[in-house]
Amino acid sequence: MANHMGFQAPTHDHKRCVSSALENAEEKSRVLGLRFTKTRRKVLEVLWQSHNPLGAYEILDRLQKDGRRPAPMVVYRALDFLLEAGLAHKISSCKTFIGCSTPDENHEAQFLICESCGSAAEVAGQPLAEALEKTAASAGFKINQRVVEIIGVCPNCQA
Amino acid sequence: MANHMGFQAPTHDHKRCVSSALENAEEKSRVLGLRFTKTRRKVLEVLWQSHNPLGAYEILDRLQKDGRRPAPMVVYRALDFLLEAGLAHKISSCKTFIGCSTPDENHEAQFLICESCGSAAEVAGQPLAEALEKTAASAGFKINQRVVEIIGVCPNCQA
DNA sequence: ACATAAAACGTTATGATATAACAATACATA
DNA sequence: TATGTATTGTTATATCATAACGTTTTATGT
Repeated sequence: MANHMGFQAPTHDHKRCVSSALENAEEKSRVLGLRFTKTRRKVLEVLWQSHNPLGAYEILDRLQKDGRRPAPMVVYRALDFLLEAGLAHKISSCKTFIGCSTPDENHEAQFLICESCGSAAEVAGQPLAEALEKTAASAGFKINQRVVEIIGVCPNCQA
Repeated sequence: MANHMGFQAPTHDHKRCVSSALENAEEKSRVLGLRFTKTRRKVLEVLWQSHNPLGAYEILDRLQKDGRRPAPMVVYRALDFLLEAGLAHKISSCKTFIGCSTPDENHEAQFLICESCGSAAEVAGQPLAEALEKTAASAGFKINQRVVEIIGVCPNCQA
């Protein structure tokens, strides 16, 4: 599988990321009986143009190059679908969206976000999830959803 | 100290939360040579009307009751100051703001947010911070800032 | 006390993000 | 092919946030 956690080397074969992401999406949709329509596919494609999360209006800009600029609703609706289906994630602190790199697992996303190059990487949730669980438990809190967004400098930009 | 981590019992003496928060803010500003002006104080007071985070325009609504409605800039500027001074925090995923319950420590805030009653509580960052540090380190990532917002049901609402 | 510079404020305008509502179309399936 | 449901297209509008600029307040040196 081409998609995986952590930051990609600048030299990685990005086409494989894209094709594998789209194939995964097709497959997941097929299995779950979801409708992976043209618009939804296009939006996911745009999200996968890079490993940088995009704002909804940036997505619109990029769709435009490929025809007439759709209304914002079009993108937000497609995003709703992708989020719901676990094919993309929202990064709240940046008001951006990114393709999910591990859509086959049923996970909550936790992100490392580089201030320098803008790229973002999903990280393994397990150890974090445990720490969160412990913290919550000690406050008597029942967790439904986690937002974990770590901002800093990625390995590529440190070098 | 009246302010502390975790969810408050519905019966707690909230006036003490407010007065202690405002006193802490005065003191911290004095020590650091910051200007805790009238507007900034009012906004912090409004934030402390409850333990529920408020949107910027909700804050405006509440300031209005106490005179003429200020322009949004007024509130956003005061919030900038309060965030900068560590007297308040932003909760990105809800686009809201909340008074900091432990402004004397130099900490990053991590929140439990109740979907049922809307209240939010800061939680001790140390164990979480360690888990985050570990996760980041293993990806070669240098952390500058953390956004941790756990959504679920608080102990009061479970009962 | 007065001049000066920096910080804060008031105000207007505008940018950026997101959703409501409803008519038209495509799709699944009986 | 009829029917209900999901999706799309479109217009309008709500919500969140900042730019820019002139005025006022405040801290500080003289």
